[in-house]
Amino acid sequence: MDKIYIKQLLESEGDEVKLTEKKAAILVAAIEIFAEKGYAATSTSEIAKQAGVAEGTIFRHYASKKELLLAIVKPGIMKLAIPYFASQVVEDVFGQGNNSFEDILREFIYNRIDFAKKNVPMIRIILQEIAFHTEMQQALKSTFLSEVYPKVEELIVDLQQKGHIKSVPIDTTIRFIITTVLGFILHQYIFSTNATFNEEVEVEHVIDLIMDGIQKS
Amino acid sequence: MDKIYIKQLLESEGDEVKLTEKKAAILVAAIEIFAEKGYAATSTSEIAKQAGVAEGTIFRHYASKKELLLAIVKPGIMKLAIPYFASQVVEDVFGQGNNSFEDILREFIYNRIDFAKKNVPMIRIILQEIAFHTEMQQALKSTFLSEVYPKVEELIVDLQQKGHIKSVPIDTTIRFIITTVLGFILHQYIFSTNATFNEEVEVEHVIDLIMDGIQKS
DNA sequence: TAATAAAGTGAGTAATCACTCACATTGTTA
DNA sequence: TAACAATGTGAGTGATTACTCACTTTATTA
Repeated sequence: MDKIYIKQLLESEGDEVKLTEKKAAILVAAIEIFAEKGYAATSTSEIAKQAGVAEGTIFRHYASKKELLLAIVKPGIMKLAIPYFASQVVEDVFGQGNNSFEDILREFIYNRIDFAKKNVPMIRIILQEIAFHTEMQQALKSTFLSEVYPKVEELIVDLQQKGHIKSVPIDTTIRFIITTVLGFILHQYIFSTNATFNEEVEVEHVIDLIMDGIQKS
Repeated sequence: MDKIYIKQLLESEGDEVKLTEKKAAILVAAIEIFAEKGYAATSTSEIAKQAGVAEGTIFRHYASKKELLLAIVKPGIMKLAIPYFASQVVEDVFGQGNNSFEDILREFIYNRIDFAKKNVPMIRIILQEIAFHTEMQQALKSTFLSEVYPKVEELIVDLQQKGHIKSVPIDTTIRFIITTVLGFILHQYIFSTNATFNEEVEVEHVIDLIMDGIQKS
């Protein structure tokens, strides 16, 4: 984890973030330790020590330990919730393209796999801490409801009208797809021990199960 | 949450648990506060205060704060991982009965819904803390691998041989079923705000999606 | 009932916590 | 270069932490 990664992670759509060496070091150390031990069990002195910085320097940049957490985690939540965030592929996927849903699903899954691979500690922190911090819950909920849900809803209604997918309630359909993809990704890339597996084959299985279920027809 | 609930929760297969009033009060308070604020952010003095007990009394019964957590959470993990634990329905579900897989799945889902409804704080604690405590991870892993996995594997192999379900790898199939059911239950009963919904209808949708996927055939 | 064990108490303790602040260093602008 | 602002420092602070222990109360057994 280096300074450039941190910059990219914390920047959301255009607004440049200026980082001194020490500030970047604090963020790197905080992400690492928060992910490993959890926010509540991490002391600011430990972060300072690992960052090679005086404890006071942390509070020069962040008013409190919690603000440091939120500075790390809020951009992460946005990029977790919004696939293709600030990417030109958005239109391809959620737009009115003529790709099959299967292709859209495949692209979505690979995109989230890519994100997961590059952001294991960040995802760990979000998973571990979201239960305790309403700010995080609200950030996730509001970005999902404003940026993701409407587009997905549009797509699904469209597919239902065309007769491509079942008329199961939209929320149920979305929850089904998200939990299946999330379950796969968390299991393989976040919780995973080290088990080797054929990524492409496994992704096709996931797609097949979402599209057709387990039943042999 | 009362003393009887606590007793049932902490007893696993036959071994009686003896609880004084104060000890039960400690457990009740600890479950409540751990679920709400998380283990690390909960102080033993707070537990003692809410339980109406001197702080020393906690350490009379539990050698450390962590031992208190594990005393609560270990039986919970077993009962979470093992459906129908210490129940006579086991054979019905995982045995060689002639129920259709759909019926087995339905019974499994309702059983886990029932468990979830009765154990919201316990499930919250497990979800929130399992990332930080290897003892919990190992307890879940070992009970799942020894008590659940073999039976489910047997069932799925059997169904695959009979041609009822696809020959997707067993682990993939199991993960798909568990994440879908878990996603539904966590969303509706653990994270849920208050949204009313028709449970029976929703369960049938979940079963349908697992069996047949989203695609219209 | 007397003796012993178990359960309960709460003041006390050393360690650690997040955070402050007066001061030092470095960077920027006039 | 002089003046000022931004960044960095680390000893210090009061509050809180998990846990201890000498002691009291309650339950059990002889």
